[in-house]
Amino acid sequence: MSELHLTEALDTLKQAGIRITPQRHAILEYMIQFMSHPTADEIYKALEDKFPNMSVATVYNNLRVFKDAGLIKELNYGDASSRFDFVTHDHYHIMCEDCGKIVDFQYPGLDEIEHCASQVTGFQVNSHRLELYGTCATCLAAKQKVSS
Amino acid sequence: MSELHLTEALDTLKQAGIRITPQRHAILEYMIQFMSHPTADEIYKALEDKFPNMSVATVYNNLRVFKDAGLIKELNYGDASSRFDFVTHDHYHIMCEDCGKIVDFQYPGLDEIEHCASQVTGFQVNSHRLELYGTCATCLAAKQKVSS
DNA sequence: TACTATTTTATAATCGTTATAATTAGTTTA
DNA sequence: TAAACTAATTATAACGATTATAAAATAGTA
Repeated sequence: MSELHLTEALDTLKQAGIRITPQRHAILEYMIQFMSHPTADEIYKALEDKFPNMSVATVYNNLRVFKDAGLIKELNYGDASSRFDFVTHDHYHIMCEDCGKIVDFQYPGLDEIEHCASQVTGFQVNSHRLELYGTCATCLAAKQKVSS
Repeated sequence: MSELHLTEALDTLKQAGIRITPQRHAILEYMIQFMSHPTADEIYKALEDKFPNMSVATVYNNLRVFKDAGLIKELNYGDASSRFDFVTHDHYHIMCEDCGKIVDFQYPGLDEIEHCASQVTGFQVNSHRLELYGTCATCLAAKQKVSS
């Protein structure tokens, strides 16, 4: 099924007249395979073996290309660097403030808030972004252990 | 009423044992008076006349102090630098993707989603962040004018 | 296979933010 | 009120993420 995502993604690029280079292929493959939320640098390091000569700029450039093509989303939390998320279906993120882990979850029906905000502010609303913050089960357990 | 906010803010600092310096006073005053969502640099530039010798580091340091004290929130959108928002009551932000304007709006009752996510993910949820994106009325009008 | 525009690479530059160390200034206590 | 202590400010340099640049390489097409 990740194979399918990859094929679709490559197709999207082709449709848009964007060339498929080995680097682009590898970056997409990586993002789809791990479905994590990597930083540009993490991607860069992960592909170091395969592409010893790849430039960081290539990673950044292509992440932007993918973003413009709607294949990935850019997430920026408070910390230094942006994270990137391969777009599959609509979902939100919850992040552990202790260990930084990001978990996906779904919650349908927030279109209502877009409508509401549109009424109040006069904006034409295009999209929204929702993120939750807390402590994951693992870190919770670890804390309890320490304090007891 | 902004006077009251300032008094309260100064009081919070005093309670927390944080010194009230002229620079801190001025930064708070600025944030409360304009109730905009300035970047650190905007604050720095705005207070240049009053404090010709103030360092950028002072602005950053104090924004962090205020943030730790719960007086302000840090917002980071896709663009380069963080914006800061004086905390009054809970509200969300809607941002115009054309001109960058940020407008506040209220929408109560998103605690439900926190609860839901907690169930699904096993996280202890502390907070959430919601932002909307779109086009403000002014930019909408401008667009319509051009295309007609 | 050859062509051409796009992409990659390597490098340097930029920009926001933070660390450092010396100086200055609030606050506390005598 | 003045000395003393500690925290805050300043000036500067460093840092890290990201982007700009120009030359070299390459994907896609005729």
